[in-house]
Amino acid sequence: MNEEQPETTATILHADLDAFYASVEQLLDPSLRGKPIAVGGGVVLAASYEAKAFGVRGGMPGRRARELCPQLIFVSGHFKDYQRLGGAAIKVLNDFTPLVERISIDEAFADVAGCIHLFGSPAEIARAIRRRVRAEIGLPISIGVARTKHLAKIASQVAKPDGLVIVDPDTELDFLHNLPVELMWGVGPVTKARLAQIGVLTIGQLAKTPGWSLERLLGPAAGEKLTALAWNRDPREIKTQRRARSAGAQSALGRKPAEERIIRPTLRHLADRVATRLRAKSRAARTVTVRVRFADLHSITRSMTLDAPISSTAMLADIAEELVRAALAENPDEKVISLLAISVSHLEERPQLQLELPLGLEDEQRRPGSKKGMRRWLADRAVDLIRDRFGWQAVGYGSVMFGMSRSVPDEFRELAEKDL
DNA sequence: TCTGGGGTCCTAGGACCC
DNA sequence: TCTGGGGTCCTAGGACCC
Repeated sequence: MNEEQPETTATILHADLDAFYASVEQLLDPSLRGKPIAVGGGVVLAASYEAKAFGVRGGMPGRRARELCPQLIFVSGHFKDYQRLGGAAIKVLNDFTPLVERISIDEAFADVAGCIHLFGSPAEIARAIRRRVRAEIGLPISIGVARTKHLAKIASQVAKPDGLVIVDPDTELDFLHNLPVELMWGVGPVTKARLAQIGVLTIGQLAKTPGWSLERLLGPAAGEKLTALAWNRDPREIKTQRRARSAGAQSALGRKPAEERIIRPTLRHLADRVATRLRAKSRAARTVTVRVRFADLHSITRSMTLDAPISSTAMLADIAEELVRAALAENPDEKVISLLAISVSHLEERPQLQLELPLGLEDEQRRPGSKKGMRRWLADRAVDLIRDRFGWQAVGYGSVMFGMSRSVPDEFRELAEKDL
């Protein structure tokens, strides 16, 4: 036992359920096993490995997917089961250590340094987790084990499907440097292409590229970060819970005229979704950002930062409308829009008292002394209470509830929402 | 036949203050 | 009158991730 031992041991796990939504569907309906399936319809939300073999990918239009794979089976999602089974898998990790950082519905980091004396080496723990998730939940899960989060994440990607990769600290750079740059966290299509311009294709080549060269190519922050990651210097620790820094909602519209009758109800619906989430967590936001995407899929954003935070649906909707109106006025040639989005940031804590009692309403009044703030507060409160008892659909904005073409079910949206 | 939805972080320019 | 510098906040856009 020498002093450096703890620092040179690989104790970070990255666990990632394989083709999660599709695997759940194959679990629930055995007749789907071994077959190419896609969750969704108009758009592919997830594809099984059998479907991926044909080039089917998430986010792909259903029509395109069918072209690539004529025998593709489309299934509508069992979203409640995704929630339940994803949670169950995380719980298995939690049985070994409280140091679990959930990244999304199907993915988490864990640091097992503190529980080796109880459960054995990280490798043994990883094998036990995989066994249990398979036996108790019925799903395949891949795990990477390494000294840092970044390397553990890469290892789990390499392990897929249904595998385990343990990266020995003594040989971690040999492992890392032979891999292509796009496996790195933060290297997407654009960065990959830029790196290719200077002949950098592997992480090893990236590691040996001078800092100034990367900085010029990718900017100071990205340059420094990628160099550090390429040498497996990743300072990030496991964060068991972190709060969201922003929240938003968007709606793809197909092709719609940029007119009031489309924009108003859509923005009200989006504001309703966002503001309701804020109020449910006793939070309020100071910055409102809208995004308008045009027919050619290029988009613009407009934002406004307020002196005081807001959480009222009507207030958020009004501000969003103003921003969108101004954005459209600046682009008079754009007659067709394909998406509207609202997002809020600069989130602040709103004491529970203000949810219970209409105090501090001056914040949300443009003209102090008007009764608008009070009315809005009462209206939000009433809607929130009714939904608490009878569900989201029980009440809403009339013009919005009908005639909205939902390309994606609301339950699917909820799966992606982070805890405020 | 043009591509869903919810997030994080970075950059660059400008306003404003000291 | 012109000159310099640092820090913070806001805005718009973009890359990336699941």
